[in-house]
Amino acid sequence: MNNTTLKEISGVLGLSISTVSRALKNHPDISEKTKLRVTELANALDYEPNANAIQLRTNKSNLFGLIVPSISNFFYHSFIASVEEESRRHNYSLMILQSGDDPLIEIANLKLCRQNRISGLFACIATQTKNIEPFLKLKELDTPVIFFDKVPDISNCNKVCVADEASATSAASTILNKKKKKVLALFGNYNLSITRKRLSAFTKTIDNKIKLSVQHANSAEEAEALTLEHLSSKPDTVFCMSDEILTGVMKAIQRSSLKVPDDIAVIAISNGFIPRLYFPEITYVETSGYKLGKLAFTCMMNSLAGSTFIQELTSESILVEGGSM
Amino acid sequence: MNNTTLKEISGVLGLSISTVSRALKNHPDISEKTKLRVTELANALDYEPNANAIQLRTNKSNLFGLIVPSISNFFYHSFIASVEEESRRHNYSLMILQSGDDPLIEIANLKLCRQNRISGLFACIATQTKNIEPFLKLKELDTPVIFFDKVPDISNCNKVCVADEASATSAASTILNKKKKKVLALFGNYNLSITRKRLSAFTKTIDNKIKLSVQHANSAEEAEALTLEHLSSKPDTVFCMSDEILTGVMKAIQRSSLKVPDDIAVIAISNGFIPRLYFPEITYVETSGYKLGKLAFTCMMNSLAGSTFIQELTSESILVEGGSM
DNA sequence: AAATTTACCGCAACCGTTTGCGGAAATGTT
DNA sequence: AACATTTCCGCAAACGGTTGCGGTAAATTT
Repeated sequence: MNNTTLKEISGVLGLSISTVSRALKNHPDISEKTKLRVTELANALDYEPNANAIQLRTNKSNLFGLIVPSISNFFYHSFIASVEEESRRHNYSLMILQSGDDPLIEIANLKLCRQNRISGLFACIATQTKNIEPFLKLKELDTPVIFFDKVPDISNCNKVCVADEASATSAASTILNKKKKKVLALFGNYNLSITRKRLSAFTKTIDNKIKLSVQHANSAEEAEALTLEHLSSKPDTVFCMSDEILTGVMKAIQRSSLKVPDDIAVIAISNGFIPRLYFPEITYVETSGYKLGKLAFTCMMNSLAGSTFIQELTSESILVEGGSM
Repeated sequence: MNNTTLKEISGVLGLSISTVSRALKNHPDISEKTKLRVTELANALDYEPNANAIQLRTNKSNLFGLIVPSISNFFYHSFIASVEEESRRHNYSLMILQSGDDPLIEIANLKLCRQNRISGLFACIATQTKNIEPFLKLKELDTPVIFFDKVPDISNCNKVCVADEASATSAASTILNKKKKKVLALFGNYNLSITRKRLSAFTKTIDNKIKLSVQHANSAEEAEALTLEHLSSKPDTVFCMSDEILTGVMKAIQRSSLKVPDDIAVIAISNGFIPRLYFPEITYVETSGYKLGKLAFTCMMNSLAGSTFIQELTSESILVEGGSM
């Protein structure tokens, strides 16, 4: 069976297509009687307008694109959930594409976005993406692009990011406030700008006031191994730059049968899911993908409303106290 | 700036629109010389065909819909990642919609799918969804619907599910094999068919051979509370029907300072992420969202290829031994 | 050189909507 | 009763492509 069209409805009712169209949109030109006849038949036939035709005609797609390295990620999936929610509330659909952190797939995804004439794009660029020309092309076509999390270095684009410096600073000062004396700090890959930002803010705040050992881990496993290794020097606190690091650290602590927070304190930067998995819950500085999503969406709506104002937004970072400090 | 159209290209080159269209599609009617002129200009102008126009004309959308209660879920996001991957590989786009487990939003999402004339739908229905008429309407319109995970009770539809019975049976026999004597088994909401299936298979396998206490929890918090409550009766094993339950149980165990597996053994049904967070890692029966996604996609392609064969597929379930038993 | 075939391209209809404009019938005004 | 309004609706073009069919000029065959 085929989808009902205006033509079919008009045929049955002996009306013109335009009259049916107007009736369904409650146009004042159409009499109430006719409107009733039309809407009733439309309902009976389960009429749903063809979005493609509308988009073609109106040149307005009501479709957002979202490109992300991977959906399966603590941070991203809450970001996505958030954007999807808002999109629906505003009558937009969302086309979600994964780049697999591969610049080539990223290009292919952008192509898809352009072919579908998206109204706007949320993009988290792949780690090795150097050429952002394809993204800028969208801007030329008056399609707003909101970069999030991993953003390009150029200045004339909208970006929303978690507050890397602020969150690391907040974690560091919490450690100082709690009168801790010896910190093991685990960071991710040094090549990532997010790592460098958090690291510099963290060390700057600690400022040699207490003992600090900085380590870099590329995975949860590495974090676990490093923690086990450095636990022998008896730190009183472990700081984890990310959720992935945290999971490795917690495994090491459980393996060593250490009690949190009596034997050792733990603090992390996280979106909040992982820290709540443990008892006591881990104290963390929140970098909410959910909130960042809302922020990104607001930024998008502003751009669509015609604001050419370039925004570089960061979500606020707040300390959530668990029982781990 | 506007997107380039065939008309613009044809205007510049002094050709007709149809010639340009054919040239770009490498149609034999067009001379090599003309093809070259056209493709060169198209590249220079960054031409991307308007998907809406194509879909309107060809009545073929190359778009899949996917409706899920929430993206932010261990299981679903790996399922989604998997389906997205396959879709892209087969030149389909994917529109992902969250229902928030709300039947009303579900209806709205289905409407969106229909308006966008999706080529097929992957659907995990909301917990309280009773009326699946709107889903069947899609089938009437010759749009394949593949239900996954939470599937309706009716028979004439394609379903892919994790092997509920098999996984629960596997967990139960593992418990028996390990000579455990007293099991606390935590299940989810009884109204869910997934719960009932797992429960019946589990109890059937345990078969009163050892002591068994069955409890139902609607959330991680409830699971934690229930576990704490029943820990006093000294079970030697806790079985967790799902990841959510598992997180609650583990918190209770950590809170009680019990040692896994010496004081108490733990086994779960899971896709594997959460169990690996703890030390020792939790033994679990794997229900992979990733694999299920591949399965669902295959089923979709079969349906699109014209197969009216109704399939009820289940992904295999394998035991992954951690150190918790 | 005439007839036939081949190569290449354009015309026009169509997909399902929206919308400016014009027109007939009904109603209201003198 | 003649005119001016208002009410209600249809015509047709447009959005950006695809595609069957037909036509002309060149190439080939007789």
